[in-house]
Amino acid sequence: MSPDDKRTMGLRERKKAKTMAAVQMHALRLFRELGYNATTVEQIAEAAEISPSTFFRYFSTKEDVLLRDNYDPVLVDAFEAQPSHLSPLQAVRQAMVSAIGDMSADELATMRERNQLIMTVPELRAAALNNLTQTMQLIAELAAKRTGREPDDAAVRTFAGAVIGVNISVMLYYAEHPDADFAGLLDEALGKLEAGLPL
Amino acid sequence: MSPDDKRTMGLRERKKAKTMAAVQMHALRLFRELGYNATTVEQIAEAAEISPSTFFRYFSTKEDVLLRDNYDPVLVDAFEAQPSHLSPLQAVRQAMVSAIGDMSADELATMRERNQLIMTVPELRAAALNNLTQTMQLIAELAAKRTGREPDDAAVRTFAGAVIGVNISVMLYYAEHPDADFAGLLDEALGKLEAGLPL
DNA sequence: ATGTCTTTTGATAGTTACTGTCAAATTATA
DNA sequence: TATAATTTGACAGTAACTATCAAAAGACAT
Repeated sequence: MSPDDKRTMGLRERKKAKTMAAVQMHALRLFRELGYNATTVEQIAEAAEISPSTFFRYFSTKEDVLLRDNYDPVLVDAFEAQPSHLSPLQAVRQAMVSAIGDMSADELATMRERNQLIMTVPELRAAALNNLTQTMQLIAELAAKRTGREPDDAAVRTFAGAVIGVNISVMLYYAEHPDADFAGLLDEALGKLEAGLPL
Repeated sequence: MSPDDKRTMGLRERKKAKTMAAVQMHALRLFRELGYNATTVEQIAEAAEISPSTFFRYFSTKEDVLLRDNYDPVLVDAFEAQPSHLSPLQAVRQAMVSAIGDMSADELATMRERNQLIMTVPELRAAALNNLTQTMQLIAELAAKRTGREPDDAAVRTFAGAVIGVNISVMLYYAEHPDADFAGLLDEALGKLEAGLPL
C-alpha cells in the first residue's frame, strides 16, 4: 500500500515523470534560444507534444517549469549526516558544500545555467527568492531540532535568515561570474558568517 | 535648470504626486476590503478616477502600487548619520532602528498593514523580496564606502546578504505577529548577528 | 487672453498567462 | 474483456499588461 515503490511504480507514474522531465528540458532549451519572456507556454507545450492545459497541470506557473527542483530533501539528508559535534552553522555549511560536491558535472552545468537565467530575469528571480523562504523555514527546523529549540525561537529564525541571505548574495554573484566555483564561493561566504562577518 | 525644486515644482508635478498617492490609497483600501487577488486594476483605476492605461503609466505592475516606497534613501541618510566609530553592522542596526523610530504612528500602522499583505500574498512577497536585492546592493555600497573596500568584495557582499536575510526573517515573523514591536524585533535580530549568531 | 508647443491622458485593440469545465482517451483493475 | 478511475485536450473565459494614437490639459511666449 505504500504509494511510491511498486517496483518501478506503475506505468502511469513513470509516464508522468518522463513527460515532466521532457517539458522541463524543452522549456530550458527554448528559454536559452528565445529568451524567457519571448517563449510562450504554448510553444513549450507544442515542443513537448502536450496541450497547454496539460502544461498547467504539471506546472502551476510558467516560472515553475524552471524553478521546480528537489534540493531541499538533499539538503536535509546532508545536514542530518553531519557529525553532531558541529555547530548548526558549521553543519549547514558542510551540508551545502558536500551536497554540491555530490552533483555530477551535468547537474552542475544545468544548475549554473538555471542560476544565470533565474537571477537575470526579474520574474524568475522573484519567484526563486520566494521559494527560498520555504528553504529558510526548513533550515530553521533543522537548526531547531539540532539545538533542542523551537523553530520560531528568535535565535533560530535569525540564524536561518542569515544563512539564506548569504546564499542569495552568493547566487547573485555567481550569476555574474559563472566561471567561479559555486561551492567554493558558498563555503567562503558561510565561513565569513561563521567568523562573525569580519570587515 | 534644476529639475526638482522650482518652488513647489509646478502644477503638473504636484498633480502627479497627488494622483499617485490617491491611487495607492484606494488600492490599499480595496486590497483590504476585497483581498489582493480579487481586486482588479480596473477597480483601482475606477476608484481613483483614472483610466487603466494611466494606472500602468504610474505603476509598472499591480504589485508596484503597493510595493513602491522610498525607504532606501531614508536608510542611506540614517546610515551615514551614524558615528564613524561604529562597525558597519552596528551602523546598519542603529540606522534601521532609528529610521523606524522616526516614523509617525500613521506611517507605522500603514507599514504593518502593508507588511502583512506583502508577506501573506505570494505574488507580493516574491516581488518584495526581489526589490530587497536592490537594498542589499545598497547596503553593500554603504558598507564598502565605510570600510574602504569595493562593493563586490566577498566580505562586503556576504555582510549585505546576511543583513538582508535577517531582515526577511523579521518581516516574516512580524507578519504573523503584528502586535510585536517591529523595531524591537529587528534590533534584537541584528544584535544576534552582531553577537555571532549564538545558538 | 491667445496661440503654440509639450506633456499627459484615455480609448481601443491585442497578447499571454492562467482557470474552469466537460467529454474523449488512456490506464488500472476485476 | 468489461468496468472504474485517472489523465488529457478542447473550449471558453478572465485579467494583467503592451502598443498606438488622437484628444485634453498644462506650460510658455507674445
